[in-house]
Amino acid sequence: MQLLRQMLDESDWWPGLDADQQQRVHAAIVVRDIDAGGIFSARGGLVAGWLGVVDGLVKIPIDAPDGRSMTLAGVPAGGWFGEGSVLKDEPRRYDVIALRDSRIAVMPRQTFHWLIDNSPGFSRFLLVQLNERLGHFIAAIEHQRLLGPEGRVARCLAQLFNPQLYPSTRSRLRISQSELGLLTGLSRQRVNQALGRLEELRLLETSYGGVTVVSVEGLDAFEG
DNA sequence: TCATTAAATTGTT
DNA sequence: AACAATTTAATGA
Repeated sequence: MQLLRQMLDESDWWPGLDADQQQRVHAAIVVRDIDAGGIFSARGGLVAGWLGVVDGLVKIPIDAPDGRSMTLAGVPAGGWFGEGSVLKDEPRRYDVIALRDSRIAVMPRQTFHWLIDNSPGFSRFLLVQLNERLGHFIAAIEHQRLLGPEGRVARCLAQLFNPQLYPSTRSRLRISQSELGLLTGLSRQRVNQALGRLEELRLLETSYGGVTVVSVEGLDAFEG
């Protein structure tokens, strides 16, 4: 996935817009390229709009008072996020960091609200997305302390494959083990071991530069 | 198209 | 954290 147009075509809410709406939205969106490790929008900065990952992979971390860093979410290509900050019309509370060279689409807040007012399908999409995200964070809190390394890797992958949030993610996800480490807060070596164990359980298959999910359900239900 | 080289990623200690 | 092995990407003949 490289082009904005392609990403829009794969977004669930896009086909529901008429030609004029599509043209207007497409023209309003600005695309920015971010180098690996780069910060897209600093915490407290102005919210430019709703953000979509055209290409690459980003994470949304939060710093704890004791200095440790924890990842709230990882967003693969095809995913839209940041609707919470746009809806509340407040400064974004979290940094957005590119895990590898990424291309971010910015839908201006004005356009975002215009879509809510003019497209029932878009509003419906937002409701579903917000609901999915709520479940995501509840699960994250629930599992943070309960799961071991294997479990955290499993959940992380299951989240990246959430078809509701990220519909265009295919069974094979391009993500290196070190990137998974950044998402889960584990060392690359530990991720490597965890992946090996999950592969033994036939929940996924590892390959160079990525993993192929065999059973999303199995990963999501993994406990240990 | 093929061979060579560099870079990225993985597996292991 | 460091190292070697493997895979991919890039380059040029």
